[in-house]
Parts: sequence; structure tokens; C-alpha cells
Amino acid sequence: MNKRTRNPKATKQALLEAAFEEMHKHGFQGTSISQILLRTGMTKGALFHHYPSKLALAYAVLDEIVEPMIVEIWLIPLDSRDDPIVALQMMLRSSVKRMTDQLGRNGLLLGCPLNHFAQEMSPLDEGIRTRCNRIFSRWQSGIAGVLLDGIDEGVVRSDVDAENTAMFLIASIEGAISMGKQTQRLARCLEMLQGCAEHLSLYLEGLRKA
Amino acid sequence: MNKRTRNPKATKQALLEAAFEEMHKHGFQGTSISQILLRTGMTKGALFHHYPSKLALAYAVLDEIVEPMIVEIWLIPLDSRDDPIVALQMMLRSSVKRMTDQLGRNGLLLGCPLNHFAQEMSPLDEGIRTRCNRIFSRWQSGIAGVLLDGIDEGVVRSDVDAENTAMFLIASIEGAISMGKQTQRLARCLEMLQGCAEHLSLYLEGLRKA
DNA sequence: GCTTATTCATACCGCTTAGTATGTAACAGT
DNA sequence: ACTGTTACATACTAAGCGGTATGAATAAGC
Repeated sequence: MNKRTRNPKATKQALLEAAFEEMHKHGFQGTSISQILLRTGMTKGALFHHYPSKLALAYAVLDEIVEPMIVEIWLIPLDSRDDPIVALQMMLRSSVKRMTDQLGRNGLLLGCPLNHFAQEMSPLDEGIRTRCNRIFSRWQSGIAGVLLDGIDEGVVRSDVDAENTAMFLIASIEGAISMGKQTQRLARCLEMLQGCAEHLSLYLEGLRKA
Repeated sequence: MNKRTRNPKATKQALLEAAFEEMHKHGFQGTSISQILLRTGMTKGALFHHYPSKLALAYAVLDEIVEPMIVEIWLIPLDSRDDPIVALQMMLRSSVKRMTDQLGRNGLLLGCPLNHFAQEMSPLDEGIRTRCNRIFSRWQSGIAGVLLDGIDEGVVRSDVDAENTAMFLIASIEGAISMGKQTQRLARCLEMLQGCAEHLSLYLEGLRKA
């Protein structure tokens, strides 16, 4: 049966998701419009009706897929009302699982889409850069907030620079994901993520008020 | 006047260096042969005489430029005969300076070329992946060696997993460079590198035998 | 029921891409 | 001085790229 009924929202969403997957694997520059169309079975008319350019499509991918994904994986788990340091440690443990759930085994080996976009395009396109920057800032603020709570509650040493520490945690996480991706082997990848999580847990423990 | 004398080695080297700079900025896929030729003033005949394909050129860039650069910046500074933990801490401090020296201010904002290649191409080309992997392994072994020396000398706790810890250090460093690159602002970039170095120095201190 | 706007499908366009084929000048060996 | 090889330069090709122009079918508004 031919799909006679139109569904513009579904069309747009399908294009968006296909674009995300293609760009996650091949990068922005390595992604071709034709490949997205092949994957979705759509045509150029559909795509360029909903998105004026390839760049606009990438912006939408960042706004509507990557940012919510980062929030879901790395920020939501912070909401537990545990001891702030325990909350961060739990987040480290749970997020690997969330990553595999969200991205699938295959997606895990493609690394963090946010970092991929940022690495490839930060020096090349201001629109992508500002979007990546906004997401990173949001992530950083979320973690810094937990640390500040910890300081208020007297759990975390008061000389800890929350923003700076949050940046360090994110950098380490992203670095571990990158190195895991580099191996292109699931076992090694998980090993690195887990190893990094343990080191950071240890580091977090060191932030406790004596 | 006209360059009548030939110098094939210099030609090859010039192409290699131009390819490195282009790929460092635009990535492998985003780099066009024509741009390399424009930059060097060479022609296609020259390039394809020395390198059979774009991919082969990238391999040469990794083998002959990126790997020596990583060794120069991150491994050579480990050779000091200090206390192993101090050596690692010194390395962290000195390497930022080495990076700016080696890459220049502009190059610093382009991040780590090794990580860039790995991020973009690991899932796409086996030849690039194995090369990146070899470089990362070499880097990791270098750091792990220092830690193992530390254990032998009784300076580092004997329960420290050297390889795993080395991986964590590299991941954090690469992550910090990535996040610095993302900002595209020199001041913020240096701030992140320095911040990361301090956190890692603190972490290293925690590995000391009590 | 008629009109207008939306949502696509098809065909096309100019440009760039990596790579090749061919020819020629420079060098090396003898 | 002659010969064969190396090192290029020029011109070209086929394919793929992002994007556009046009038209038709569907849906929405009145």
C-alpha cells in the first residue's frame, strides 16, 4: 500500500534522525544528503522543503537530538537526592549503561556525537560551535550545581572550584569515550569507560570535607 | 629565478606539511587535494607522483608528522630523572608550553591532530585507526613505564594499575584539549589545559605511597 | 466546492572532487 | 654524449556534491 496520507511532522523527524545517525558516523562534512535520502526513502524535495540547507539540518540535529540526549544521559541522573558526591559517582556508573541504551552497541563505538560535532566543526562554523558550546555549558553547570550544593551542605571542601572541577570531569569523560571509540572494540571501550569512572570516583572522594 | 633545480625530498616534505595543516584544520574528509596544491604551489602531477592517493597521504602525515609530534611533546619530557610522580607533574606543566611552541597559537585552537584523526576516521578507515592506535599505545606505554618505575622505587603505591592510570591521564588530557578547542578562544583554552593539569597533579599526588 | 497553501517528487544545474593519461623536462648512470 | 629513470606539469574524466526550479498531489480554510 502506498503511503497516501501525508505526515509532515513524521517526515521531518525521520529526516532528522537519519541525519543524526549519518553525521554521527561520518561527521558533518562526510555526510551526504543523498545518503540521508537513501536511508529514509525520501527525496530531495522533501528534505529541502523542511530544511533550507545541510547546515540548517545539522543545527536541528544538535538542538533537537544531541542536546536532549546529553541531558538525558548526563544530567537527569544527577537529580537523585543522595549525598552530592555519591550522586556524581552514581552518575558515572549509570551513564555507561544509559549510553548503550540510547546509542546501541554500534552507536557506542561511534563515540559522543556532541564531541564529534565540536571537534570537527568548531573551527569551521560558528553556528555549530555556539550550539556545542551551549550544550557543554549546560552540562558543566549541572555538575557544578551539584558540587555547589555539596559545599553548601558541608559535604564538599569549600576550596573546591566547582566550575573548574566540573570541566575536568567532563573532559575526562569525553576523553575516555574518545579513546574507547578509537579502539573500535566494544570490550576495550567499556573497559576504558569503566576505568575512567573509577579514577574519577576516587578523585571525587578526595573532594570530601575531612 | 625559476626553480630549475629539482628537489624531490623537499617537494614531498612540503606536500606532507601542507597536508598536515589542512587536515588538522578541516579533517581528512574536509581536506581537498586542490587546497593542498594551492597552498604549496605544486600541481597534481607532483602530488600523485609522491603519494598514490589521498589516504596514503594521510597515512604519511600520521607516521611522519603526528607520531613524532606526540613523542616530542608528551614523551620526551618524561625522560627527566626526577621522582616519577614529579616527572609526570612536570610533564603536564611543560607540555602546554610545548604545544603552543609546536603548533603555534592558531594550531592550539585546532586541538590535538591525533585525536582529530582518531575521532573522525576510526570507524571509517582501518589504516588510520591502526596508526592512531599505535600512537596512543606508545603514549600510554611511556606513561605507564614511569608509573611502573615509581612502583619499583617505592614512590608509587603498588596497587596502582599503571596501564589503566596512564589511559586515564591521556583521556583527561585529550578531553581538556578538546574542550579548549571547542571554545575557540585562546584564553579559555589555556585555562582549561591548566585547570586539567592541576587536577591531574592533585590526582597523581594521591598515588604516592603513604 | 472552491481556493490557497503545504508537502512533497522529478529533473536538472554548476561546481568540486579524487584520480588518470599523457607529455616533457631534468637528472643519474655509463 | 647517450640512455633510461625520476619528477613533475597540463588536460582531462567520471562521479558525486549541495542546491534549485518546476510541477503535481494533498491538505486546509472559507
